[in-house]
Amino acid sequence: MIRAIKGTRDILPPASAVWNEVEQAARRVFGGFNYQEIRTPIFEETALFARGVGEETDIVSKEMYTFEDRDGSSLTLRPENTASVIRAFIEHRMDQIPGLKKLFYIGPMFRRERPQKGRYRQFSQIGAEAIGSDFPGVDAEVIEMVAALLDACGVKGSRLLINSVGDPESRARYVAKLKEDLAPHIEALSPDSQRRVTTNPLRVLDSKAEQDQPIVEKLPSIHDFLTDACRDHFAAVRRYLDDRGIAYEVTPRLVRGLDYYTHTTFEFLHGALGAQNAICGGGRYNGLAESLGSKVAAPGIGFSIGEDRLVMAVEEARGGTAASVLRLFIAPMSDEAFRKGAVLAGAVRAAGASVEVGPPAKLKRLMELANKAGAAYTLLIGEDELAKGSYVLKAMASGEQAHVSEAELVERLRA
RNA sequence: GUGCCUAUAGCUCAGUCGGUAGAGCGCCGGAUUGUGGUUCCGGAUGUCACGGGUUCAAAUCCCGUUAGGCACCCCA
Repeated sequence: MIRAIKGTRDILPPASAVWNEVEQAARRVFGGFNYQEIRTPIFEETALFARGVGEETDIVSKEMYTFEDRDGSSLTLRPENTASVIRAFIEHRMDQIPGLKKLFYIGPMFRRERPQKGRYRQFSQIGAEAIGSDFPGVDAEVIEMVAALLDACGVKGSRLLINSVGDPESRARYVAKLKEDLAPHIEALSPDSQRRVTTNPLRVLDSKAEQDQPIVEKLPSIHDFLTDACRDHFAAVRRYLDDRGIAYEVTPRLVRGLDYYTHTTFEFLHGALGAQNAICGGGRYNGLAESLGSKVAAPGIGFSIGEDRLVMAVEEARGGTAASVLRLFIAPMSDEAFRKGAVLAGAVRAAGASVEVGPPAKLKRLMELANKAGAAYTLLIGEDELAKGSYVLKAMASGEQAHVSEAELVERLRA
């Protein structure tokens, strides 16, 4: 038997309805913030991600689906979408369009990791990018938009973590200091953290290893290394969040895995997602466009929501799946009745209701089908009904029946 | 890449000391010739993941493989 590839999965009904609701909510909420959709290809030149995300990141160094095209060029299934959006921004000279460019996307991403709860090799992200401003008010609005979407989806109890990782110079000084402070304790660190000291010292900060905690606690905060400008930016973001009544936790140890982040970084956490509890991650990336070859500065900020995880949180919040949406099942007792039923179905659908027309069959069988389909109403069409042009409409929950004409039928089922 | 757990009907699972396959739900038919759900009666399901070993005998014990899950790493 051929099965879905490891780390991929089929989204079947009724779960697929939840995905649609989440995506519709995103389009509605983002539209309210004046964001417009961008659709970029799901594969790109490998160099885009290597340069954009960072050669040394785990994503690029070991998680990408990279393959050689027939002409020998190296292509990669996108592991994230920010680099692609910035590429499109540069390619189409969107800097020439007046104002702040506010773009959102919904689509699949690919990373070759070991699957676990909330993590898949093909997963979907809902994200947005605001490009063309380094005004901290944009940072706050972007974060507000995520909070608004979670709210629209009925997801309660998420936590917002924010931090500033400063500009590249501040961060370089901080990383150097971390290496210096960690060097004497290298033997006492966990094996993972020993490796991090050389690969990515910032990662030591959020180590889960018990033995690392005494050492981590004594490390300086990145906030001590921020320039005045960085500090001002971060203070402004917090002030603008306060204005909006958005609760947050300043977390100096919050570091993000992608190289391009500057200044603001943030994360939304949610319980009941398993160990992978981050439902959204984001941050500012003022230098990304230039590192991808833009001749003009294009400071931006964005986020991506793990749609798989958001759907999990929504399902958890509801505690169940949605009920059937079928309004009417038409039960024809003959071929002639079936032909009439199909015509009636068209009229009811035009009024906005969902209709299923059963095959010609015995009434008992049709009633069983109507019940299994979860129909709110069933319309009986037999010899008598055809002769009179008056049909039996039965409300399935109460069992009540009434004789209705075509016009009455349409009116009673109008959505 | 590393560790732990799991694999029996469409689904959720039971299967004792090794003795040759079970339940609930679902599905199909009937009780009911134009009335579903509830109830009652009847029925169909299976390479016990795959391969090997031990044994008179393996779903059960042992080894290997594959697949899945969870956790680490990392991240959404």
